[in-house]
Amino acid sequence: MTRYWLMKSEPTTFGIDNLKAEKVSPWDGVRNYQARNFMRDDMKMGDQVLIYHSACEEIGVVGLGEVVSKPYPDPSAFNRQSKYFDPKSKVESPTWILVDIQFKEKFKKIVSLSTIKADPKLVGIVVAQTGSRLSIQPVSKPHYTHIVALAHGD
DNA sequence: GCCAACGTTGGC
DNA sequence: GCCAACGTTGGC
Repeated sequence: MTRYWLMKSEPTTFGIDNLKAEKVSPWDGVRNYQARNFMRDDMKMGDQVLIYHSACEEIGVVGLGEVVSKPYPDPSAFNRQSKYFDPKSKVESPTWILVDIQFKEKFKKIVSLSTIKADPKLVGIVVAQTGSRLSIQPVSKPHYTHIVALAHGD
């Protein structure tokens, strides 16, 4: 069964344009257990992803991606040079797990957070809840479908 | 830059 | 295991 997700990124660090350029990218640097658990336990190849930009000028859903790998250890946790290096994560018992995300589409017009919050069809979506800092969130199929329709419509 | 919300750490 | 202190996220 295909599931639907929202994954946050900061365009100053790694945004939709970086993903488009790389085509497929390991979603590294996630250092939150709940977000990790979604990648490790719940994501399956073929799952569909809303790519979201935060901490920037235009906040909102900016495009689409797809899960294209099984979960595997986040290599950046073992890399002393990486800002995501975590000395507690051992190669033999990795703490941090990720999946590869493939670029699918960049929206011509973003679906902004304010649009999402104002849309009665999107009531209850996690990203619109105050204090929702989780960088990976499950999205219901109707919400996913509606956001894609908003991006492709008007 | 502010600050509310939230996760993590560490003393006890 | 509690909880205060601290750090981070992220919208505004």
